[in-house]
Amino acid sequence: MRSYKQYCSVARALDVVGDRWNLLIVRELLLREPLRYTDLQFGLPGIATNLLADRLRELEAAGVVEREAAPPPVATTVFRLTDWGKALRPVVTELGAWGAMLMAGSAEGCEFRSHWLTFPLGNFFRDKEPGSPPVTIELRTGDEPMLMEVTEGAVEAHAGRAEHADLVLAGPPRTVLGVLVGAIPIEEAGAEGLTYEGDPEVLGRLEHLPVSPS
Amino acid sequence: MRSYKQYCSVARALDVVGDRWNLLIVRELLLREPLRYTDLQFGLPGIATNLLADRLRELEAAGVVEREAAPPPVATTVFRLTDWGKALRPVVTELGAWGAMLMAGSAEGCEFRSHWLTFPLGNFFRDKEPGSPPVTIELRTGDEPMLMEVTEGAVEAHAGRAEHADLVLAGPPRTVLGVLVGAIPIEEAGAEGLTYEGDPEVLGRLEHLPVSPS
DNA sequence: CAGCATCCGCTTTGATACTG
DNA sequence: CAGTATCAAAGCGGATGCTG
Repeated sequence: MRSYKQYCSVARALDVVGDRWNLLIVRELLLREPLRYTDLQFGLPGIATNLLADRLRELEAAGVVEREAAPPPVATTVFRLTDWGKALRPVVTELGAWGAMLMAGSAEGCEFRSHWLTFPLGNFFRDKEPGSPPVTIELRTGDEPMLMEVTEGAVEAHAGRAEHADLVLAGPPRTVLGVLVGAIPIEEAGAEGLTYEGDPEVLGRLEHLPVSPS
Repeated sequence: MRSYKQYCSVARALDVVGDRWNLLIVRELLLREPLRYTDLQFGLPGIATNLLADRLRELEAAGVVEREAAPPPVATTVFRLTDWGKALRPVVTELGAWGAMLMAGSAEGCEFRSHWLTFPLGNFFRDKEPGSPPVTIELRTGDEPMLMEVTEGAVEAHAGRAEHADLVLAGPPRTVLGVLVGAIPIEEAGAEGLTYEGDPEVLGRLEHLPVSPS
């Protein structure tokens, strides 16, 4: 990207990460460091391969990303964020919070990856009953199952499958998310493709933090 | 901008504000609402006039910006942020914080506007001695004088000139900023174009919050 | 003058094909 | 797996012209 040539920290930040795709590359690395080139491609559907290569070079030159030759037996290059790159987490988090209300719109024609959920699930949910025993919710939507662990006031999300989940939600991403935030009552969600097993009452444990406008 | 077509709140946010210039337009409106078209042009040196018109239309259509016909005697259109647009403040603030360390680089060939300072001055400084009487610092750099009011633990910055400032700093933006953050001792700053009147001791009142890597 | 619209050359992006 | 190479299309920047 051409520099804005403004002596302003916002403009200078955008000189580095304001280019198309750059903040999404950072999102991927924040979620699942370290990543191989092909993992990045999978998490960034729509990016042209030459662009990904260009961007990684630029971000490396700027000191946001590091390239590392992974030792055998893997024997491949992996990409990580530098410390400065990791400091972009609040930027990506705030952008995600601001864009949260856009998730209510249609997901028609959009790609989806399960691991994108770790950001919103971990940041914008709380456990309403910190004293109660932990609860596990398994989400089956997208390319891999995800787990939400509701424990001691907080919510943690990561990829994985549970031995015994208290609730399993399966269906299209928009419906699963709608049920979690309480926008779609679980009894009515069947019409939008949701199926579930387990105890729907555990959804009462989730508190969804307000989204903008704040 | 083309949509990323990803069902992810970060990607959807960037579909709206990820275009070149968009977040800088938001920066201007966060700093000095409401603004006329020509005021925006002045605060966004380098933008092509057709692009500014395009972007304002797009941001208006997306619900980020509002256009208002100002009543006589002004009789012109002014632009504001909607409530949702104002909710971008944390995004711009975090970007500015992340880019802060880039301000140490050369300002050669860069444009500068005094009001851009209100963001960093207000957000990344604190008053070290909340109990002491208020202190006023006048900054003469860029297109208009700015005032820093150091009061009761906080720092406020805005355009203006003081009746009687405790300290007046004049010089190139990079030098003035360097002196404020403590990177350049005020005695050595003369070599970089700084002149001052008043009591340099008041700089001791300023605490500069740490910048990334955090 | 404020607030654009048009035109034009250049750069960036996207899609696909190909390579060590 | 981790990229290059190629090329068409879209976006951007700069200049200029129009309209109330």
